[in-house]
Amino acid sequence: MDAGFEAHLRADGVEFDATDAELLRTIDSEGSLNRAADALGRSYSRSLQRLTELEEAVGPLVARQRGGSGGGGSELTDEARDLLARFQRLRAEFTGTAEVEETVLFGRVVAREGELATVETDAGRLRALAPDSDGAEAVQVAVRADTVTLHDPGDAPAEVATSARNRFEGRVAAVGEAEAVARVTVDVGAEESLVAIVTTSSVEKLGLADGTPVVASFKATATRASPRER
Amino acid sequence: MDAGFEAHLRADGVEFDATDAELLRTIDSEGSLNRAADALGRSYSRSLQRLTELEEAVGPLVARQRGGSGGGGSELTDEARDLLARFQRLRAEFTGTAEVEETVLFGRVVAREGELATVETDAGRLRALAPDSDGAEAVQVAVRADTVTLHDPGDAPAEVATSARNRFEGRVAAVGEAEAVARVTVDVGAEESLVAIVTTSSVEKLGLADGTPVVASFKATATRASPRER
DNA sequence: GAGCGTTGTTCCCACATAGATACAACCCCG
DNA sequence: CGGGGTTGTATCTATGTGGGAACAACGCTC
Repeated sequence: MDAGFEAHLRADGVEFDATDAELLRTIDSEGSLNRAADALGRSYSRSLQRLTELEEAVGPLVARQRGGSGGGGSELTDEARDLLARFQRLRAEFTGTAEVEETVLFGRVVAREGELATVETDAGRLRALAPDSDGAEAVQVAVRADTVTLHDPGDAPAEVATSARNRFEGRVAAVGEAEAVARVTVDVGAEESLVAIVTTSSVEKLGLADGTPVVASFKATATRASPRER
Repeated sequence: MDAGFEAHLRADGVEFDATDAELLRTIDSEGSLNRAADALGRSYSRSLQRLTELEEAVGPLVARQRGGSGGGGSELTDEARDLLARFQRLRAEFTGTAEVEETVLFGRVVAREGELATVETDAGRLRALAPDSDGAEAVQVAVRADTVTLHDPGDAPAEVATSARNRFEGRVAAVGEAEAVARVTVDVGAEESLVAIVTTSSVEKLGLADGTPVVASFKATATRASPRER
């Protein structure tokens, strides 16, 4: 059971999605909307219709010429390339959040200041963004493994000297190394242990192994609380 | 033009999405599939059909009783509540990535080790995950503003003592404070300045103002490179 | 000027999704 | 023992999305 998504960029009511990006990219490589459509196994009429819908919303995307050498052809505008680049970044970020592991902590909101909440969990207090959980007391806090930074306790920054508001002391419980990225679980004295994804070079530099004392920190603005079901 | 998404959890070919979550939640509050369906303005037949599809894939979600006091009724199983909780966390994370600002840096891959790439940008070298940009030299790197941690330069951790591989020295260019969260732009000597989202209490503690020297750091595993269009 | 392969336009059809309706089965309760 | 409101089941219909085909318009090239 794994997470998935469909990303889109919305402008003026229409949503530019992955199939639209595919269409634009294929027009770019084929040089014509006609060839792009049947390279993708789509109908020409639908492809043109979709393209004009998009252009009505976001402006010119494809410079189309009918007639001329070879009968004509189509070429992407600079705006189309920018759009594709932005969509690709969006996709990359989404796949990251879809695939990254997270540690889930359950707790209660004890204070709230704007969309920033202070949550009491069995691992201790932490601060997290709680945008839509308005008024909910019982919350679940998800800590993305790629947002957790590990520090050498001897050289960890003082609490006032960094903008990482959440800080837990603990010991390494396990290190699982892959090619360039390692999964480190840190026992922070709670039922659930904190998972951090770090580079293998960080594992070396910090000398991480089972039992190594570490300080784990993560930013409040990178942590999200949502209402707990039931 | 803003980013959007449709999240889902896939199991055994079927995708549990937002409308499914809405259905389950309404069954929970209404006590019956029948009332849930027309509270949502959906047809009963389709709702039941969808529910059985989901249950074939993920197991029992709703304990349904036909006949009995009040004619019967339906109740969520614990598995359904877990599923809802997980979906809500997923949604929260996705909305975070959809809404967060990011700094885009363009550069070239100069080294690669597994999915970890070293990228040369005009702001300097940085390390980022580059999963799908296989072999691409020209890349764009997106740095999420909520993953950037700011440090007091006098008390910034030594480079070897933290797992945050990317570190830039700079000066605060602007501070925009909202209710509990502030947007800090940091000039790191590049064309594009780095944007960080931090809490307003961090702004106070670090004494951030225009011109304040800071160290900005972010993890390689929280940064993603994708191929550059063209 | 004819040929050619485009873009643009129009109309029809296939298919999947979901609403509408009818009806059987069920079982507590008064 | 019947009423009531539910869960199941079957069938028909509306609707939206996209494919297919036909044809006009276009402009470079030979």
